Amino acid sequence: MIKTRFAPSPTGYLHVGGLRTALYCYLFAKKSGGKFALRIEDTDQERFVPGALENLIDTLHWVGITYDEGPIKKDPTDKNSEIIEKGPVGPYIQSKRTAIYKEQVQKLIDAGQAYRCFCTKERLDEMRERQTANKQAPMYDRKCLDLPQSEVEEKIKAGEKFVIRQKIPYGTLKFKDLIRGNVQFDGKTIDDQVLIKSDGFPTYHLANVVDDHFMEITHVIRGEEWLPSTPKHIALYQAFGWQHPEFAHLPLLLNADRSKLSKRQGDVAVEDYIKKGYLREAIINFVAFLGWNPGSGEEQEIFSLEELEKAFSIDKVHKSGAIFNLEKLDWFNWRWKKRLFNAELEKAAKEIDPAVVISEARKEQFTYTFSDPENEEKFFKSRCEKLLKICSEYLPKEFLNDEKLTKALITVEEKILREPKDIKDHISFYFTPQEYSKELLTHVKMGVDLSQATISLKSGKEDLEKLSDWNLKTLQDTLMQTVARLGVKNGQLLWPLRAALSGLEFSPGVFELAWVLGKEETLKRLETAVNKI
RNA sequence: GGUGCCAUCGUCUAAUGGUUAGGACAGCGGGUUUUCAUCCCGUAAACGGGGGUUCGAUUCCCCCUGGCACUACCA
Repeated sequence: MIKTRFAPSPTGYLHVGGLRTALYCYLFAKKSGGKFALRIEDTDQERFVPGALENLIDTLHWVGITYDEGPIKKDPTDKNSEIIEKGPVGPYIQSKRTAIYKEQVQKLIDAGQAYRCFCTKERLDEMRERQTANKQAPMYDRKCLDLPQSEVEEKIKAGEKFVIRQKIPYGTLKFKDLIRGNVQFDGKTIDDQVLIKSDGFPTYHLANVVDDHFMEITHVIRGEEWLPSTPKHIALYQAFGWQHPEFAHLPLLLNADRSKLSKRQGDVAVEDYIKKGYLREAIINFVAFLGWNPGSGEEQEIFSLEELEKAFSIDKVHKSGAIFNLEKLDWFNWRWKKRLFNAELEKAAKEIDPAVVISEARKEQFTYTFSDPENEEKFFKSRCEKLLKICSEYLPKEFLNDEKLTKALITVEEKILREPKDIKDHISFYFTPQEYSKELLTHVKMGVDLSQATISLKSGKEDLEKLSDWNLKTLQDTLMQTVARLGVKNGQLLWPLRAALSGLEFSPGVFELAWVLGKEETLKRLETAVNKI
């Protein structure tokens, strides 16, 4: 039975690199029908951050990565829910396991594989300084390795602080990495690692190895920054007489300058991206493709978590680091927004009318044909409601009471999907006419000067006045007839009308504008424009 | 300094002992019954260098170079 684990230290937030590690661990376990555990590595008392664990659990829950074992919230939907532990080999929080580490490390001491070290920080600092000055690798000089037992006992009795160090064996330490193949280190180049700190807490190295062993982890999948310390872990497994798990060291996530992804150069917390409005699907999809892809010429890039579970394979994971490129994230996000919104519309359409005909007019843009105009009306309403739900919090109250709103939202659907919080900028002109200069009504490239604009505005107004059935289709037909009547290019008529109705350089098209504004307001705005010239 | 890892378009990447080295993002150009956007089409853009092995290397091996990580009583 395969079992992986994600073992973050609770630093306050979930790092996007951590998210990817968690994702790969999750996918690897899922793929093989194994188990996935969450373990909290909180052995550094100085770095305790209140609320960090809760945050971590919430974020993992939000993105949809579930685990079989580890700390969970009794009620995942409740922010303040109590944290309980799930699984047979807990506790899964290292600070609750200190007795286990002490017991295990004693075995190492008894076997001569670890020793107490009484060296002070000052001595250590001085030693390293000297070594560096002499162009030597800074390493512990094993001063306390062969301290006589009597002296050790004396020092302990005198209350001297000590740490417990691992005695790294001379000789080759090698292992096979699932991603990098055979890797080996010379034991002589590896420092005698501290296993137990003077505060009695274990270091990462000890806790990690002991826990992975007792939690029966079969595959350790973690970031590449751990590669250099893996031989220490191998040595530890050997010292304990345990079989070590398989290792897979993931390529790093990088800043634009190819250094390890860091806070200084942008947002690294998953919650930062949540706050910015990125979808979980997009974040997962993007992060999954940083350092992995399905290969074999597969060109699909949009994958849901379920699809990833099927497609994932650890031997397709890359060796070299990947730059965390926001532009691509934006693209994934956009794709997912459209996909999800379309899925919602489809569901709504089928609920209203099971016989609805849905056809893809162009990529990810569908037309819904209902047999009954009543159904069409219902669908229209439902569509507006969905849009409203996305952006209502960003709308001024007076807009909500205006009957123009539903139509207005439909005309800026794409903008809402893109950036809901900018919605006000896109529709306020419907409610409050914009101030604009008469030059806006002209367009050199389209051949619209002020006199042409006047003709266009007057003619358009004239024809629209006669129109009684005011809808998108009739508006379009009418104005295209006006174009024909005047013998001008589309833009020569349509540009000034659009500008007059919106008062903006960029806006939805004229037909939609007129449709939303209604006959009275449309004619009024055209009149205003004519008078302006 | 030491140890280790890595190396295909600007970025994410595919494929291959013989290919016009493919896709996506970003860029640029054009089109989409008016503008921005969307969408569509097109375009430019890569095998770090040197040795081998081979009939033939981007692909396999070695060296160099470059980049990165680690080098704490942090993880």
